[in-house]
Amino acid sequence: MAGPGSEPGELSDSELLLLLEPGDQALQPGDSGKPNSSSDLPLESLKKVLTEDSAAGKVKRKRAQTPLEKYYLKYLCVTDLSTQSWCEQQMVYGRELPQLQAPETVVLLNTGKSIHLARELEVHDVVRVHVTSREDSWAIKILNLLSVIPELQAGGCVRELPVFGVIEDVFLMGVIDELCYSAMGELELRELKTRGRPFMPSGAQKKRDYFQVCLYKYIFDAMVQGKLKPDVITSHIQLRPEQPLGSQIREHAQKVGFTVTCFGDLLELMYLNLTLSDIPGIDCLKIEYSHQESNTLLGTEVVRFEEEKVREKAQHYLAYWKGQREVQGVEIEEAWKCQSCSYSEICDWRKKRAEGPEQRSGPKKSK
DNA sequence: ATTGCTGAATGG
Repeated sequence: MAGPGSEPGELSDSELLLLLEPGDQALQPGDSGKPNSSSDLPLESLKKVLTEDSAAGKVKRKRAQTPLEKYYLKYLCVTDLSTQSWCEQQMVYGRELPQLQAPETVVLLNTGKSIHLARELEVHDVVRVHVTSREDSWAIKILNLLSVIPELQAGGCVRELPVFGVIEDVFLMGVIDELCYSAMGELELRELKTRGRPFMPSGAQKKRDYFQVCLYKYIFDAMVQGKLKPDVITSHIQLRPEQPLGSQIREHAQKVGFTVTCFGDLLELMYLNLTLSDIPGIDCLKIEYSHQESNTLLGTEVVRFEEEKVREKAQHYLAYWKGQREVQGVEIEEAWKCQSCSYSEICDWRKKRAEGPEQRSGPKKSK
């Protein structure tokens, strides 16, 4: 079928067909209704379209996109980083193909979710507030943060407390499960983890959970130390301080005791309240593991906070997001994790592993 | 960006 004119360095016609095949639904039998326009096209013109497209693509991306850019992310969640410590490759697949998650995992996660919601409702109501801008939705997070300050000062217990901060120039956001003053007067963070089976988790899971709560402390402490200046938020998230807040937001703020008109007002209030209310840093990190079905406590872990190690780990995980290194899957010793992974069948990391190390250490092919 | 971009956490 092919014409003769394939020059060296160009795609041969058979290669071209291979390239076209996967996406070319029109070639499939059964799609018979309309005339098959693409296969009627002369190959030369197809080739032209293809090469022009790829040329345009090359002109467009001068520099490879970082994952942050690729997913249009202005910030990351604390749990993005902690899931990364379980398996970075899985975390990436989870973002790209969330629908591929196994149904039994979804059930497990949803059960955990509803247990957490029930606990949150024990300490406060949840109200719906209409938002009119991106600034409005961030205003809600900040109001939720602001409203817990007096409760904490009164020695109360707060749940689902939002925290924000910057590590390695990346904006992070998270939600602390529970913050309380202990009997000894220490500020204690408690993270509840519910489990499907009635025993304590493996080391790998503990490691992930430890990292999660350490990140919360890192961010929270920086916040009460006044490191979260208003412009840190507006510049990273690209929000306008002069943006007027919607009426429902202003009403809600009034109820919590703050009079505000624009987003910047709220940022100033947040900064002042955090720094002037002399809330201490978190003294103690605890994780409680409980069994979902029987609701029994399986055990409590006290986590040691080592700032330098937390920073190093965060730096490593953030390097992926900033495009400083390629995505990584689990090391061979942790390949058991793949047994419970919804993406093991399609996993590129596993394929690479299966090819064997000698193949990967060969000369690099040009991209 | 052509245009626009996010409840976080949920568990093995």
